[in-house]
Amino acid sequence: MTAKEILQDILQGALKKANKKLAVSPFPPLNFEIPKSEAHGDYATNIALTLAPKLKQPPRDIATVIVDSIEDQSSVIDTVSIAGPGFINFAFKDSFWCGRLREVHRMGDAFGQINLGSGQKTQVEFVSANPTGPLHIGHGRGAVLGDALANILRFSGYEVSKEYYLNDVGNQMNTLGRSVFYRYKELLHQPVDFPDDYYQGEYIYDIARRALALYGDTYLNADEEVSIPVFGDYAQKEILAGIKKDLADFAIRFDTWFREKTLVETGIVDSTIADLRKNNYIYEKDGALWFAATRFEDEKDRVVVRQNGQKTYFASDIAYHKNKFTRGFDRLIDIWGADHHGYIPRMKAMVQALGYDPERLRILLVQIVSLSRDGVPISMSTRSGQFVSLREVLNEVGSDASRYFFLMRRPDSPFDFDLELAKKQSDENPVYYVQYAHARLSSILRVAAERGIDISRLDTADLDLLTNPEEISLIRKISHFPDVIESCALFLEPHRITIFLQDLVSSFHRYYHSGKLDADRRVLTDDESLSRARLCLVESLKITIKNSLSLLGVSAPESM
RNA sequence: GCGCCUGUAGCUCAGAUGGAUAGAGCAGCGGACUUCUAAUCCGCAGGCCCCGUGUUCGAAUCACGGCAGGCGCGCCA
Repeated sequence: MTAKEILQDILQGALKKANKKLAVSPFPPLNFEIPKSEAHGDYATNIALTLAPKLKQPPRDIATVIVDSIEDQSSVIDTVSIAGPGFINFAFKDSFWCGRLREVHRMGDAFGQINLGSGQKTQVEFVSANPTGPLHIGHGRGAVLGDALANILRFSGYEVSKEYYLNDVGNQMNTLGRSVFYRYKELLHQPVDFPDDYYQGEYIYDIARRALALYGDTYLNADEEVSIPVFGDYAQKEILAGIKKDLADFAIRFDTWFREKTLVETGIVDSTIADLRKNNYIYEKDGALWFAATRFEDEKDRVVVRQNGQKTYFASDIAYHKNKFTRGFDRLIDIWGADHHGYIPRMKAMVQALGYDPERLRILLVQIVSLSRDGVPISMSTRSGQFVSLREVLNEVGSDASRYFFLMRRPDSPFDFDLELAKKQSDENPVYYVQYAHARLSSILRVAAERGIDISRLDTADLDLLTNPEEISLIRKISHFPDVIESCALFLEPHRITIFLQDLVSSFHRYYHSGKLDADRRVLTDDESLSRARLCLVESLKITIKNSLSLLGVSAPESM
């Protein structure tokens, strides 16, 4: 039970009792917020304010009735006050907070876990970049968001699966094969006319060189019908290996790599189309097959099979999402680049046509990352081959810093990533601020052990010795961690963790520094029981930071 | 033209489903370590929350109308 839940229980009881007088039905939901100012207590509720219009009574009067009904049986509340227009502010006793600290310490790696999801099966599909070229920086943002979000949901009690959808069929695979084959011919000094709509990137030459080393000139004069697929398959394999390597170095692992090919080959795409056709959601017009998206919220009907008989990617998407549901996922989260936002209505329509509640599919858009170097914008396009790869960013900036950088921002907000700036500021990157705190905490524990203090069972320390306001304030902040996780999971916004971390860590650095000015305020003092109590706080801080960073996929170093 | 996203300090961005005095980092200026890590801390300065109207006890947050930037609007992916 979190501190907030404990308070919720107490207040629910009070509201039930108070409602005998107030007689409100239905009762509005009870919300707690953490006040900006600590002077306003630990938690506050505006319940009296929301009730006022219904009851046509002054909010402060209603608040009084509620407050009078509060029964604090286990005696954890220090003060309850009615403030401002009618807020009810609560503050727990210091002894309560000290008890929470013991809880935190005992929970360790599990601290922060909640049961919001109660085992609901959720799939997060992200990155899903086409295997036609290396990942670029924009993929990186989606990758980090999806990974962190999946971690958070798992921590919140959902059963989560991370999935990468691989578009390994269709025209682009053919184009890829051609692109590599042409470069291969070029390397063998055959004149080629390399079309503009082939993949232009330098990486195509790299693959062609490796293909040349492997095959020699075997395919130089072979029939293109034979050679193109060979080069296509080879290129795809190479590129996919590169993508996997990039992701691995970015601390991202997928549970499932789902190939579009499996949908096509097992006939699921055809059978899904046939089913929808039976229900008249798909019809024929102008020699093509159309999905009747306008029967839902979309503005146009959408082609699923073209006049030339080729299926569109949307056809596969339908089959793929049906497949996801039949695999038993309660909830699907797709993460896309914002440039695909126009596809959302047809996706929602498709889910409905398949007979599922559209609410079960959430599509999160991550805004485009624009890149610049020394303030000069870099235009990017996979086709033209002009882009900054995720690999380059990883090599220049590093995984921890890049991940944290991405995760500090709301997915909705556009992000201008200046490579030179990111490098230049790498010393001052906020991620080091947080990691440094973790290293500092680790160092204190090391020194304590060196001085012969038993740090193995700090949860048995006499925590009532923690009486400095800064210490209680730190415990309070630590205790908010589960609330932060809850809001991240509810809003699907991992960046809230970085904001929490910044605040928590800043308080710790200040607390630590006060020990430099005043020896009595150091963690390690002459008084061993006091030291052990403070060490319990230190270790709990360390646990909280480590759990946070681990959800973000950022390392928590023992020393720096 | 229509749709989606964004607009908050010089810069990069937070702001808890409408709450109390709008915050942080960077950049700028001035300070702080003999002892647990100075990748740290403290102070100063910096604001028409894009504009307007509305909704109500209360708006950076919600609604409507503008303005500016980004991205979409294919039988491409």
